[in-house]
Amino acid sequence: MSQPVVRRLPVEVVSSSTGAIPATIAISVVGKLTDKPADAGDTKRRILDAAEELFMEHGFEATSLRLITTAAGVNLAAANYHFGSKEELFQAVFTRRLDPMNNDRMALLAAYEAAAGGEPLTCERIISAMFIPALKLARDHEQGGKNFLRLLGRAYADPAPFIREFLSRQYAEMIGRFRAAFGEALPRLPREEVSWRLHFVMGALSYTLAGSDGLKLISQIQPEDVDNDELLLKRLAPFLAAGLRAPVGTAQDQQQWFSESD
Amino acid sequence: MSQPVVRRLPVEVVSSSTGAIPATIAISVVGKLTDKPADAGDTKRRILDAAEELFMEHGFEATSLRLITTAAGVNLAAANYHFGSKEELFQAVFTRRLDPMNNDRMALLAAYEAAAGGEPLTCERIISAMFIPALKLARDHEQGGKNFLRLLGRAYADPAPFIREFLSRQYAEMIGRFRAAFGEALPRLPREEVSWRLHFVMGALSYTLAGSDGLKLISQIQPEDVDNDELLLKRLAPFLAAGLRAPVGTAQDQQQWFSESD
DNA sequence: AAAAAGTTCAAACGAGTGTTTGAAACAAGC
DNA sequence: GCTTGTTTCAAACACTCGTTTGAACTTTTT
Repeated sequence: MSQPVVRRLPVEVVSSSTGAIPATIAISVVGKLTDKPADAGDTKRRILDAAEELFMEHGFEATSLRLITTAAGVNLAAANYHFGSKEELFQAVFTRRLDPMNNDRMALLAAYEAAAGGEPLTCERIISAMFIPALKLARDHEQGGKNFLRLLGRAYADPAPFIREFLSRQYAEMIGRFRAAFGEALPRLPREEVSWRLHFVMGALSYTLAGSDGLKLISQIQPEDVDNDELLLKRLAPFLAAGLRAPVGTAQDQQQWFSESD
Repeated sequence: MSQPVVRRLPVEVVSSSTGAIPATIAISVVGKLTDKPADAGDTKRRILDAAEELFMEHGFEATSLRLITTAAGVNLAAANYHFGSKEELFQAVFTRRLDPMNNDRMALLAAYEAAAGGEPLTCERIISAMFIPALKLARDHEQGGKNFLRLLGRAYADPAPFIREFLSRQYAEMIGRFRAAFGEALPRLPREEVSWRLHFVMGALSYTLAGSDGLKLISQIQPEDVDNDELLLKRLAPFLAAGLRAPVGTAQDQQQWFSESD
């Protein structure tokens, strides 16, 4: 490949201690991930960026370390040197963005609760505390953030045990806080039903963020709306809020629903 | 492994043309999939059964043909001989059960519409036309059916292009029929909104059927309920029906929801 | 009974995998 | 300047992967 065109310049000139971010950074921003080395010292970040995109695109098993390191323009061994193993690299991709996002979610929920002064929050308010940090992530890092949300949605459905256990740990605290909030917002709903509906909400959110391209086309959704995460979540939120407030189906209701006879 | 303990008996004795199913079959029913050869002629079915379970458990990429054929008690080359390639085997696992299920769904919807005699159906009726065939599948083949539903839910989120294109083709007709039905059931809802909400319904259904074990535990759901698909869908259906009937969020609503200020 | 078609088998093929290694290149401390 | 400690590099290691092959076996047809 055309990888090591200019491997390493004599950099004595640039060694001025705390330098303003050098030109190499700008180059690495302009060029796509699949391009040249650019060697700005931040090999770890380059690997994480490439891994984020490629794991999203092909999944964990189908993405090789050679593919990642080539796309990042670094040596193959760098991945194991910096992260230890492929699994640890995968987890590092998540913790980099998932931890801040979930902390944002809990902080926003706490701010809403403080502002409400003891009054229970509305479902819409709680849902927005889950969505806004995701939206922020989707917008902040213009490309990387969106990729990460799609990766996250897909990881939810991944059967690999280490992925499931890892996500469970990452989400445990946040889920607990939001279940409590929904429980107070819906005092007449049995606690068990609250757990189920929170599960449905998380599922719909992650599934929607995963962006199943092909199935969207089938649903006759406008192509220009497919990648508009803000619009997407604004359509999903009313749907979920109404579902959360739905009356619990009685035994007779269910009997009626599921009887095949008219 | 303990695979070929007795490879092939001198079978001249048994060559009595159409033999009653030999004892080896009984063994293969008693023993789990991971057991002995049993060679009952139905190599294809044995491979499909093992593939269904293992694809569900480990995903497409992480499941090797050697794992499948060993579990099925057949020779490695049998997979390629009967199905051509690993991808075609994967698709065969789906078509075996997905085609009948989707046909059942459309037939049930048509029966409901005929019984209603021109009147539009309720959302609950349409949802039950989607759910009942899935429930039937979960119950009919006691183990295989449930495995397949979980496999299906996970395949929805798989990034592999050939899986996405395959599922798009499999679902195209059914989705079209149900979108039309929901459009008539919700005449005041804009058509574009109907498409989105159908997308949400499909997502919630497949995600729920995928059964994300670890995350369920986090949600504090009773362990004995986790594998009860009937109970699960009876909780999901009211949630979705209410979401489908939710009023479309106005611009002001959304502004209010997503403003961080109180 | 002979021939044809269908199926199973052990063995191998070439390619790709995650990971390790030891030397080379670099940066920082004294 | 020399010596640490860190990072990069090409090459290799030990495997596993999906697929193919050609001979042996079974079943069906003639």
